[in-house]
Amino acid sequence: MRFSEKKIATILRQHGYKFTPQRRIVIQTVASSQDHLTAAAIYERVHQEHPNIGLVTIYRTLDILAKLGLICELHAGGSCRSYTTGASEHHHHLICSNCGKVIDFSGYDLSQLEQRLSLETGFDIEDHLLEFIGLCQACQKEVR
Amino acid sequence: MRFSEKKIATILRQHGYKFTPQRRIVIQTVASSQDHLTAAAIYERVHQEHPNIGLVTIYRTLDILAKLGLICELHAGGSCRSYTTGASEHHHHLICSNCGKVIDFSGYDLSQLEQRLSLETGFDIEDHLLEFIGLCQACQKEVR
DNA sequence: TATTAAATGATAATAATTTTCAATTACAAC
DNA sequence: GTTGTAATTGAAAATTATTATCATTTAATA
Repeated sequence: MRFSEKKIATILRQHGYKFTPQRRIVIQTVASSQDHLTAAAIYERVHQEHPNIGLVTIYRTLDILAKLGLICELHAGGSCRSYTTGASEHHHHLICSNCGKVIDFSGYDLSQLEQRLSLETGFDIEDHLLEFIGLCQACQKEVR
Repeated sequence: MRFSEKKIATILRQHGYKFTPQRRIVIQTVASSQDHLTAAAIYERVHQEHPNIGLVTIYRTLDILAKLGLICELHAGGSCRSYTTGASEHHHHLICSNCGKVIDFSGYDLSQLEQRLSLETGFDIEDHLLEFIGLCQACQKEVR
């Protein structure tokens, strides 16, 4: 993952947030998986070891981490967000519309387009989202 | 808008869907606005003139139209989809994270990247989503 | 015009997320 | 190290967004 735990703690504090044990655990959980996890999935995992940590705390922590850019938020087709630190360098997604599998890819640069848009519209662009949606190989067979 | 009402009716029928008065009204409503509208917003507008059309019908119609590519679905930050026919040519979005304003832009071609990803991963890519998130000019002032 | 599969509206159900609030806790200042 | 304070927590309830169910109606072919 891109940021050490210590670094994350510092960034949190710099923004007036506390670095609580609960938050540490959420961060570790997200970091320990390669996949994108939904809040519910993270909760499940956390809950096994720490049954007293509530789902709401998960939501709140993910919100903050995403806002600070420490984890990456994905808005796949449905109405459910998921999160990863994975290779938390900036990357993009390829999502299977059937099984929900996510493949990350990077190395595609959008900064020129971003600059153009910024100039044309006066927007202060903070982030972007590039996602391709399709069928993974396994699901291509399954669906026919 | 890109498709005439007649064309849409034909496409619906070709896919085994009926072209009902309710659907016609939903289509007209979406087409009559430049903005991206949520299902709820569309319902509100429809409801004024046609109080007997239910929200569920709106959802169902939007689903079908989006599936057939007749309208464009947007997954902005929150957990809420919105729809537009606007300049229903393929386009991308610039979204204000504060007020939700959406600016469409087009003329950016991703087909080469799409082809590369398709080859590399074996995915059958059906669609993509490119969204920039930031603050519009008005909100930049407001936020500070 | 009759037939039939698809669509509708109402209601209920589910899913995802947010709010509220009293109790607790991290951490900066002393 | 103690302390004060603002931030955080967990539980429960509330909202929001969306989907399923089902009896009734209707569009579109034959």
